[in-house]
Amino acid sequence: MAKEITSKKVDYSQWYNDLVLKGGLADYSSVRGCMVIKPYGYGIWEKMRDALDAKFKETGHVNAYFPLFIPKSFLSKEAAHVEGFAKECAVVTHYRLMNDPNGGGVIVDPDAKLEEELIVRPTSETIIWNSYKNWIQSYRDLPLLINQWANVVRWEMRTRLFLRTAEFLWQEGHTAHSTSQEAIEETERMLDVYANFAEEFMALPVIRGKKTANERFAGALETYCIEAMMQDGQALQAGTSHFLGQNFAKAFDVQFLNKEGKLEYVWATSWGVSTRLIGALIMAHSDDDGLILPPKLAPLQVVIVPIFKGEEQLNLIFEKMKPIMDSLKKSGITVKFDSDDQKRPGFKFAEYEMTGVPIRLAIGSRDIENGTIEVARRDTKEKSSQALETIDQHVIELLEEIQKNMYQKALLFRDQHIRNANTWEEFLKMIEQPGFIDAHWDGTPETEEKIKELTKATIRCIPLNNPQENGACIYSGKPSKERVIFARAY
RNA sequence: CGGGGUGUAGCGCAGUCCGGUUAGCGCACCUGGUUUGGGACCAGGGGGUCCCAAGUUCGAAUCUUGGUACCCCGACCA
Repeated sequence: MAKEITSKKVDYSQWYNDLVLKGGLADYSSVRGCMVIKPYGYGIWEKMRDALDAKFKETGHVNAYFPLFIPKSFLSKEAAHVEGFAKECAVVTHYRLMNDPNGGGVIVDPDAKLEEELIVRPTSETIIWNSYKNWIQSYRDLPLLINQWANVVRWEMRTRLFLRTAEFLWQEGHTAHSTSQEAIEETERMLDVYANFAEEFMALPVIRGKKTANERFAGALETYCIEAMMQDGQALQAGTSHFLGQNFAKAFDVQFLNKEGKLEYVWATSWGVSTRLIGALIMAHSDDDGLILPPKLAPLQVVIVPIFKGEEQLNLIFEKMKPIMDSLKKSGITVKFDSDDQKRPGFKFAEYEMTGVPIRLAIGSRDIENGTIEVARRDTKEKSSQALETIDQHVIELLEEIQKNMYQKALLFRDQHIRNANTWEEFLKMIEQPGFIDAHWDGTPETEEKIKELTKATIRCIPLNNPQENGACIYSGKPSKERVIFARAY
């Protein structure tokens, strides 16, 4: 009818776009590469943000906010960093507009040119470390554990809703430590926070690992990541945590006096996840009928569709449901009673399936007589009739069941799509199939580059706690002592 | 940055090749009524600088030239 979704088998990217647009998550804006996050999509982000923020606070972090603008000179203080980001930045050159003397609206006032251009932050390491210099004098000032919720801008060539937009929302943690060991522990701790969040809340199994040198964050000594598999078998980097060593401390001259009274450069980490996670959520779970949202992140968890003739019946149903709704709300569940009499039940069913509401309850006069209610779960599309009396308890249990089931389903899918390749021929064949490949690699950037060039596959990560085994590099045949994860990625 | 596509009502499109009444269709919207257990129906109604500019012409959504915006696919990146 009005909202047809392209089947994911027919055109996976179109399917994804349809879900985002027709599921009411986001819209295109009139600015290239920038999207409008609509209330429903923002609702998911709010849930993600709240859950993550709680985890950050539990691990001792506090929030702060730094400027959107970064003086251009800051960006050139760390060589690798500027190399990685300079090409894709928006630059502010003027600070005032004026009326066009030729009557063409407003134009940039040529007299309002900035002495030094400002860069719209693509990430905030530089502006933050510039402040840290003033905040850190002694080992007693450390560790400094700060997070910021912000928007950043990266002027990407090619954009995709949620997955890659010119402006996006994220959080970035920036911590300073007195020892290398402590900073590495922090990097690993935050990777764990991300991985647990993905698995518990997003119902998304992830592989924890380290990036190869090629794939490392610009300016980092080590980049840890979580990698998830989408339903087309492609990889999506869902979060990163970087050990920055003393690079930024040296670039911004941030030193502290240790217990022995000696000056030392501080050790740094940074870590972030973005609204890209919403893209991951969509692509990992949804189907051709629309979104499938995990209960823990669904803005609306339960919807009640009354089936009625006339206001009298509607009121009767509402009176029946009122105590149940109150009970659910008391348990922290978001529930909506859809009393719209302009839309028929069938329309509403389709609509709530499109938007991925985990549980739909339908109740009409037939149910009232029998003391029952129809329960439909979005993840499996199963429907059943349940006793009205105990429905609140049933719903609570079912939400948990859906959350678990979604994770299990995604886990099964992923594990079925990770294969070992032992020869180059095998590798070439497998890379054309959806999924990840576990294979030996000789550890050199040259081989990695060559494989990427030939197959478009990149090394997603070297898994943590990776089993050690002797083998030969899939491409060069040189000796290798562990397998790494290869895949095509978003 | 290369290749392709599209700009016509809130959304999706037709009309453009071959210029000619008042620019049309579906959905959505508004009013009234009947409906409501899987995407309702009837009747009436509102809504348009046809992306912009210049040109050709008696006459341009339609032809010419230039511009511009966004989307999709690739390379690059979260």
